[in-house]
Amino acid sequence: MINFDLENTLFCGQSFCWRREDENYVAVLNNKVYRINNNSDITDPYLINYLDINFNYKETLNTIKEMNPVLNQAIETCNEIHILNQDLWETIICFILSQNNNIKRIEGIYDTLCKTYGVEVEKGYFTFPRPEMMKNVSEKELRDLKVGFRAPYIIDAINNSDLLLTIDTMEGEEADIILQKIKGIGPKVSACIRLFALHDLNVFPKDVWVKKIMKNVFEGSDESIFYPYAGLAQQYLFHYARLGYLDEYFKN
DNA sequence: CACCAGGCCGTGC
DNA sequence: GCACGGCATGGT
Repeated sequence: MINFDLENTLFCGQSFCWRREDENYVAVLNNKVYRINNNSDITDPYLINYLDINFNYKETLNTIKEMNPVLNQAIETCNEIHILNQDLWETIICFILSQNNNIKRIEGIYDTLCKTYGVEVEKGYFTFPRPEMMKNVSEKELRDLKVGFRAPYIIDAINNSDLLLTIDTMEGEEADIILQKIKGIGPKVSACIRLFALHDLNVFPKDVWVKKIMKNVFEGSDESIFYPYAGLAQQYLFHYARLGYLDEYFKN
């Protein structure tokens, strides 16, 4: 049995690989097709790590609830959201794709990349392509797949994939330095990669939603009010706002 | 038609 | 250092 909020965890904007299929959630991870639902027993070691099963979210959430009433409401409404341990390369490409884009279209491009360059591990189910599988891809080819102006950014990431994948053991801002050498990776994309792949729960990605939240709800304070779990707090606020619960604050 | 979406780059000051 | 326009595409 799943004892946290699987729906909100998989569809709060941190990952782009999960789809609904009958009563299951489905994704291709670790070269396998995973199908899970709220009644699943998670015993697969990859999934235990991916879903961050062993971290004590209940205690942590009880702590950060005290920080602020709006954050408290977000946690009460969204229940227990886990920050996933996602594949580094996949996360890099997905969040390069995310810039000036929307989640539905990011998911569409994700599927296209898998279908075009990935490996079919089960009929109709493709892996997300490793950098080696995209070594000879041209910018025009990517533009034909509708990635738009992000095409050269992806090429740059592919060409520097050896360097990029060395950051998986790095602490904090070291990783930022390397990541932001890539064209198309700035502070926000870099923060998402650190939060969703390197699991730094204190980094605070500032997208258009979070900027709006900080300005209108927290009246210009910065993320230090959520330390040392700013990233986790951020994910609740982002999702809560996108669900429409903060609309009254945004009426100006 | 306009404006927006999990931004960033290049240019100009 | 900061402000600004441009950027591909699809949705509202």
